[in-house]
Formats: sequence, structure tokens, C-alpha cells
Amino acid sequence: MLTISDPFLRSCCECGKRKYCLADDLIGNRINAQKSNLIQNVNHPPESYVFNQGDLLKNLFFVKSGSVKNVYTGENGDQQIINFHFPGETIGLLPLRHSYHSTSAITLENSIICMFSLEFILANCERFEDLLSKFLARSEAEIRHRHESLLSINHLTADKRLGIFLVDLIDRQNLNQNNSASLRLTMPRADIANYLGLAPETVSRTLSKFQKLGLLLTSKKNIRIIDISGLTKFVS
Amino acid sequence: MLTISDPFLRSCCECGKRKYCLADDLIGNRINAQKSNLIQNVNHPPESYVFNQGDLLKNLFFVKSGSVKNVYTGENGDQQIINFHFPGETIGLLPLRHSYHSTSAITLENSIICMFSLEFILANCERFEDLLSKFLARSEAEIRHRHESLLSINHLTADKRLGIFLVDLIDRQNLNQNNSASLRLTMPRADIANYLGLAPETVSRTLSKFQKLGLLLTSKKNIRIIDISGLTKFVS
DNA sequence: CGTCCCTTTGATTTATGTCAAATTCGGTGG
DNA sequence: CCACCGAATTTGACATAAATCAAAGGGACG
Repeated sequence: MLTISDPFLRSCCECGKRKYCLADDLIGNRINAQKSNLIQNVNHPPESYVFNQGDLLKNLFFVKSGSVKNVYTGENGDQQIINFHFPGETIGLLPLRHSYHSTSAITLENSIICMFSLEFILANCERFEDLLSKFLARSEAEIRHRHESLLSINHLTADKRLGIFLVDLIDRQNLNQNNSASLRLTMPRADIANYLGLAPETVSRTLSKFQKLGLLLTSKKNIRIIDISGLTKFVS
Repeated sequence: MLTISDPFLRSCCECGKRKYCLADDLIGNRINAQKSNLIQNVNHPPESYVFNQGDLLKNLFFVKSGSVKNVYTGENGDQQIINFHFPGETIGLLPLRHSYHSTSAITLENSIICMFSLEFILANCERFEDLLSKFLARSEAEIRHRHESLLSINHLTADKRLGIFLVDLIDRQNLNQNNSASLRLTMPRADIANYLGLAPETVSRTLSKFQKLGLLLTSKKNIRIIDISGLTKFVS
């Protein structure tokens, strides 16, 4: 299913995504990853599991290219998408202090995922005393962000949910180019709907509505946001 | 506003709520709290703040008697009730690794709150090596529970939200007495509504509906659940 | 080129919010 | 102790956003 591809097994220093990458920010060039096998880059086809809910937690995962969805499966088997992740981001920050994954991560497209040995980080947290606290701080921020968005989601209309979602994607991927951006929605509409707590039809209709309002142009998975500030104003 | 009442300043060993109390479970009788001022019991009138969002985090708080709501205030000033807490429970487990409170805690009625010096716990975490990890585990459980309930809230009807809420209250307070329970809703309907993401009118209507279905009897703040398993079945 | 799946669009239903009025309850003071 | 007041709750009528049901396009892929 997944293949460990040697061409990608290289240190952070050589990684093209370095300047966007949390791993680099955390580790910097303090570790010669090339010499060790602390870091492995794995090539995943679409729809493949990076890790599974319940799996033993042995690595941190960073998205190097492609995109990933983070899914929580409830007791009754219902699935809820917690978040989407893009290059430079850590997948599933929350479970750090657990011994197992509380969610699954599934690729949305061909993706390269950087695996970073958690054992090493924990064993060396004195040597890199700021490392763990930095990571925890980020973890906290993600939890809080998600918590707040979950809290507010009930009170928001479909328009606002989708608008906020789009603006968030633009911000996270630094796509804002003088008030417009083109982004590729690598996930199906149904996934967006699930994430936002809406029906897929509503997502579709709302996108059409935004287009009629002149805020964006849609063509299947590609979306061109024409007026980001207008969209921001519309949703706030 | 709040009064530190000496009569309540006593060790866990003497506390009547001991067998329900997390603090005791965590600390046991390993600390002579009477001799130190690690533990203080504070008497709060209704509607008073146990702590405030943004306050420096210096103590853990346990509910000894009464009840408390945990409230998050958003940037736009909107308030969202995160949870309710009852005797034996810890208030605001989440912020342990923060240096300040991320929510406020407000009493719903006359309440006695046990304050436990966090500084002491952190300074002595080697001496009581299991203490911190126990606490973290509980903290995790609460986060996860809240997270899951937040995740599902969107997909649930008003009936299910309220039903789950009631069953949860019964479980947490061990009120189930051969398939029935009487509980006192110490919080106003508006608070329940806020917590569940509903309008107060909907809460009221749903309670009436449950009554018509013969699942419970309401009389203002007191509710007698006649058929817990029926209610459980109804909401699942 | 045809099939299948995803997406869009349309018509209808429904749950819940909103607005408004009636009722109950708790507390206060005469 | 009772009467009154205000606040909380309940109940009713109505509006509406979004879900659901249904069908029709549109791409991707064999």
C-alpha cells in the first residue's frame, strides 16, 4: 500500500518544503537526519491511510506534499472529519501525550509524508529543551482553534461556515495574492460538507451563490477567489 | 464576594465528599493538608466567579458541594458554556499546561470549592510519580469527551442532545436507581440551551415532549426520570 | 464510447429559531 | 400570611435555513 521511497529519505536541510515546515522549525539543523533513520519520507497513493485510529503512536507526521484528511470514527461507526492538512503542517497534533492515535489520517491525493520518530524527541527533550514546549504550544493552539471552531459552528449559517473554511485555507497556504487566490479543493464536496456539518448539496449551492455574488469562480476542484476581502466581509 | 471559611479548611481525610472526590483519588492521604495551606475550601454564593478567563493558573479547583458552569468567552464577547461540574469533579481540567485559565467558572448556586495548589503538585511530581500522569489521563479523557460531544452535536436532533445531556448527568452523579432518577437542574434553561446549542424554547418544548412520552416528570428545576433505559433508547 | 461517480440544480419537507403571549415561580414587602 | 412584582419558563403561531428526495448534467476512466 505505502512505499518507503529512498529518493525522499533525506535530511530536513535538503527538503524543499523546509521553510514552510514545522519539523524544520522544531528541529532546525540540530540533527543530522541523513545519518539516522529518525526521519523517513513515505510516498502515499490517494486514499491511503497514513495512520489508523487506535494505532500505536510512534511518529509525528508532517505533510511534505499532497493533502490529508484527519478523521475521527465514533463508536457507532460514524465518521467525522476533524481537519485537513497541507504541506508544512503536522498531522494530528492532538495525540502527543496519548500512546495511540485518536484519529485516522487518510491522503486525499498522492502525498509525501515525513515521519519523525517521537521516541527520539521524547528521549532528547532535555537536549532540546525548547523543542517539546514549542511543540506543546502548537498543539495547544490547534486544540483551542479546533475547539473554538466547533463551539461556534452551531451558530453559523452555511454561508459563513463555507466562507470561513475558504478563507482559512487561503491563510494557511499563504495563497492571498493581492486580494485573490486560486486554490485546489483536493477533497470531494462530501468531505467539505462533513467537516462543516452540512449536506453536500448545501456546499454546492453555497459555492454557486458565492459565484453569483462575484466572490469567486468555480470549476470543479479548482476555485478562483476573486475578492478575498469581500468574502471575509461577507462571512463576518 | 467570596469568603474563605475556616470551618471548611480541613484535610481531605475529613472531607465528607471524599469518596466522590478526584482530589482524594489523586492525593489520597499522602499529604497532611491540614498542616499546610495547600488546600483551601472556599464558600461561594450563587453567580460568583471561581476563576476568570485569563486569570493566572495557580490552583486546581474541585467542587465539594453545589454546582458550577464552565464558560468560554469568545473574541466577539459571545459566551459558550463548555461544561457543568458537580460535587467530586474537577473544574476546567483542560488548562493544566497553560499558565492562565482559558475559561471562567461561575457557581450556579451556593457552592463549596476546594482549591488545591498546582505549584505543589508540579513541584512534587517525582515524589508522587503517578499523580501527574493520573491527572493528565483524566484531563485527556475530559478533552476527548468534550471533543466528541462537540463533533456530534451538529448531527444530532434537539431530542437527542437533551436526552444525552440528561443521561450524562445521571451517570456522572450516579443517580440511577433501578431505571429511574430524580435530579435537580441547578442551571437555568437558557444555560442548558447554550450548552446544547439550542434555543431555550426548544429545551422547554423537548422536556414537555419527554413528559408526554412518559419518560420523565418535570416540575421546574426538579426532574424525575421515570424510564432511563427508555430515554437512553430514545436518544440512540 | 459508455458507465459510474461526483456534482449541480430543482422541488419539497422539516426541524428549529424567532417573535409574542400566557403562565408559573420565587422573592419582597406590606 | 398574603399580594404583588419581575424573571424564568412554557406554550403557541409563524418564518426560514438547511436537509432530504429526486433528477439531470459532466468528467474520469476503462
